[in-house]
Amino acid sequence: MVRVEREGTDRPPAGELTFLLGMGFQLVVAEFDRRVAEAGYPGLRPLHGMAFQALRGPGATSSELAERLGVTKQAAGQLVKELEQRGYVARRPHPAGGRRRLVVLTDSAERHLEVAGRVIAELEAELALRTGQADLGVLRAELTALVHAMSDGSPPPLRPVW
Amino acid sequence: MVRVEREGTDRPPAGELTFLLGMGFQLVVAEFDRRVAEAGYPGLRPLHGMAFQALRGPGATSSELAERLGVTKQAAGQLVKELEQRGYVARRPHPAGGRRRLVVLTDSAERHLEVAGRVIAELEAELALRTGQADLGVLRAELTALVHAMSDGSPPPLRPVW
DNA sequence: GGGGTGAGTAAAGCACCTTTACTCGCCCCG
DNA sequence: CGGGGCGAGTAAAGGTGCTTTACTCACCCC
Repeated sequence: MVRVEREGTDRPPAGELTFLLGMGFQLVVAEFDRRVAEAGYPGLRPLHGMAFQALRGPGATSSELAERLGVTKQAAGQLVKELEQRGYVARRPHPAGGRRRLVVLTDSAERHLEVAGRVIAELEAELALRTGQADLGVLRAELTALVHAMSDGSPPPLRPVW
Repeated sequence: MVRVEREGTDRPPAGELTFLLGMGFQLVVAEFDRRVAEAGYPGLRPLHGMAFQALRGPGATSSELAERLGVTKQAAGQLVKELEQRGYVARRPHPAGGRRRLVVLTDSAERHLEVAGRVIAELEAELALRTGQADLGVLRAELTALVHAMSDGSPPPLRPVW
């Protein structure tokens, strides 16, 4: 990592793309998590939200969830057990049989998805205002190009970073 | 979190700013770490590079390092002990006396900083090419505005995210 | 010279994940 | 129709990296 030359009144590195990405992501995620917790979901971390996303619609088996989250199936199974105890998912017999169990979202989890969606939309709208952009379309487009350039093909599962 | 409407051949969410930030950061950091390891520094995680950054120049005490990294002083002390054993930092008596010990970088760490700086510059140059941008100035500017809008004042320490 | 302050250290605890090793339902081929 | 084996799921132990709690000790300062 390299510290770039100072420019004007810039205090910290503040020119390094990698640092900027990290700080931006961290700030946005932290604020998102804070607001979701405040809206009635304390103790639900972003990873839980990712799991809800992965289980939307028809649901999935624990192993499918593991693959989508990029963790081992044991970790996914533990996550499912915890979410089941808290009433966010239910396990039903899988139509394909075998040892499979289908994990589906409860209404409670669906409500959380709605709240989280509203929170993140509000947050991004505020950011658009504060940065003076009409929307954040330019940033989105640039980031999309970046992600596409680095992962050409399928984007990676979103996991905790270092 | 909300899944956005499909557009063309887009497969995943791919419109959510938060997701894009996370994926971008994760991809860049992972590739950076991979290349640095390949360049002769296996087992040095990005956090170690952050510590080197924080210790550049006059060095710092363990407690100062802890504050800059956003961890407890115990965690920083443990990190220093590990880096000392591996020859990347040295501990010298602190001019201000007291129980303080000044942690400074060795030549080995300075060389790592040079390598890491070169690696990240190359990586960003390749990204600029692949995304078709002359440089990534637009993205940098947008991200700088975003970070500034969310942290007005001092940027946060860069820590593992969720 | 005795208490306060703050750096550093030690030990235990904890969150979260992986690795290793198994159980067991079903397919399928002989 | 029976047994091998594939793959989902589970169980238990291990490991990493951090925090919390609790202390030691050097110096300042009245």
